Amino acid sequence: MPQPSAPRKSPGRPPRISREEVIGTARRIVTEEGVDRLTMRRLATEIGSTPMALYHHVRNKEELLVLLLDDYAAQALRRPELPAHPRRRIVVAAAAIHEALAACPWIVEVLTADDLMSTSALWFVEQIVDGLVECGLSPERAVHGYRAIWYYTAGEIVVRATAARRRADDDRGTYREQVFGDLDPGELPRLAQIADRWAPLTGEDTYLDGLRALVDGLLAAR
Amino acid sequence: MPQPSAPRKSPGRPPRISREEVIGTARRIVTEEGVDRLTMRRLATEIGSTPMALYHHVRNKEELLVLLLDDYAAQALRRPELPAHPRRRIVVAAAAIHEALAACPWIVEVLTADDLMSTSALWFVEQIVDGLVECGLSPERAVHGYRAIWYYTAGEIVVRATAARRRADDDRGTYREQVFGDLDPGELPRLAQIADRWAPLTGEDTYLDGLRALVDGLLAAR
DNA sequence: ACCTGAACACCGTTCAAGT
DNA sequence: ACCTGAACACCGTTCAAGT
Repeated sequence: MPQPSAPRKSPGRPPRISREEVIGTARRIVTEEGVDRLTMRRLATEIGSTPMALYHHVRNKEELLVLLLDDYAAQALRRPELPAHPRRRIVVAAAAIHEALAACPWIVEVLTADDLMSTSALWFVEQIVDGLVECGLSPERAVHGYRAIWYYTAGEIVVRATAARRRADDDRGTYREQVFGDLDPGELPRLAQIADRWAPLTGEDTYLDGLRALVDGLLAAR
Repeated sequence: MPQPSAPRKSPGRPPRISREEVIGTARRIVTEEGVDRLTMRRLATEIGSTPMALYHHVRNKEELLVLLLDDYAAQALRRPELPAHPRRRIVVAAAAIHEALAACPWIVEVLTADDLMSTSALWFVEQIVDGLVECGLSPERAVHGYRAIWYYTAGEIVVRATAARRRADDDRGTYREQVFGDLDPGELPRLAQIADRWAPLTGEDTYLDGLRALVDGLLAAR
């Protein structure tokens, strides 16, 4: 899809702005001010042009966001050295994707795309699928296993990001405290029991623990 | 938060519309036409009033959406009979939440709220946490385990829903086929190997398999 | 207390025309 | 081929006034 408009024999007006400039400026707005502030109009004025000029370089806003995701992935997903041990390799590859996404809060709105977030991520997908196969899973089960890992990873990112946004917006924290304060220990004993520790426990980053558990479970012959 | 405006001594003008009517009409629009079509203006004309009248019954659109989620959860989350066996109980409770959410595609935009999607879901959370504790986890690890399950579940819903939306919008399928057709078997052998089976494999519903694997992994002492 | 009208400050996108 | 101006069909929300 990131198909750089092939410069034919240039039988027309020379371009004043390029697709790269559009994406680059969009990236700046998005990293500096958040994805909400990225509008076609804003982008156009920032670039010194008109909204409609943009539509000559991207099909619409949706495509612009996907291009932005590809752009980020290509830059952020540097391939790490992977352990030889397949189970560890799976964990490290998934954690690398997770880390890149977690470092980039604006990505959430676009992220939730599909099983493959970007062609740049394919190498990581390969590592995970290969690790699962090496551990004895059939190719089919390995693909399903990869998807389970992706659900878990994307879910962690999305839930965490929107929770953070809500927290910034208004006092939802107060709401939660209220709910957990009013718990009936007769009906919901476990929750009542750990009600006062819920917030700090929830704040802890346990992505890796859950990932390891999931991978363990996927590899356990059942 | 769903605090029905307590009717005091009614020392003013009698209300023409109620919060219930606002939520009910919003629910109808959202289930019939999708969440995108729910606008404050649309809702107002549907209800035979003006946009600003709504702001007397809900703080803003964000709150309206949260109320809508609560409303749906209260209605859709009927408590099932749970197995006595704790591990099975965890799976059934999580699957019940998942089923309710999956049946309701509009929920995705709101869903990604926090660890507790709604007070109506607390009973299910209790069942999951309790099951994990009964299986030998400490309360702290049980909370973390519940969160891992929630990440996985929310991720499955979000990824699947947006994938479906994209598919409806345009021919992203074509894009994926193109990517998987161009794979270099030297660099990405596993993916090349199952490239032609990727689409059907991805279409299969393996939520329960992944859930069981995750729960197994969480329960395995490590 | 509850509702209305008019306005503010925006959106994404299309269409027809210009160079 | 690339860009512009003007317009279409909308948004959420605030403010001041009415009953």
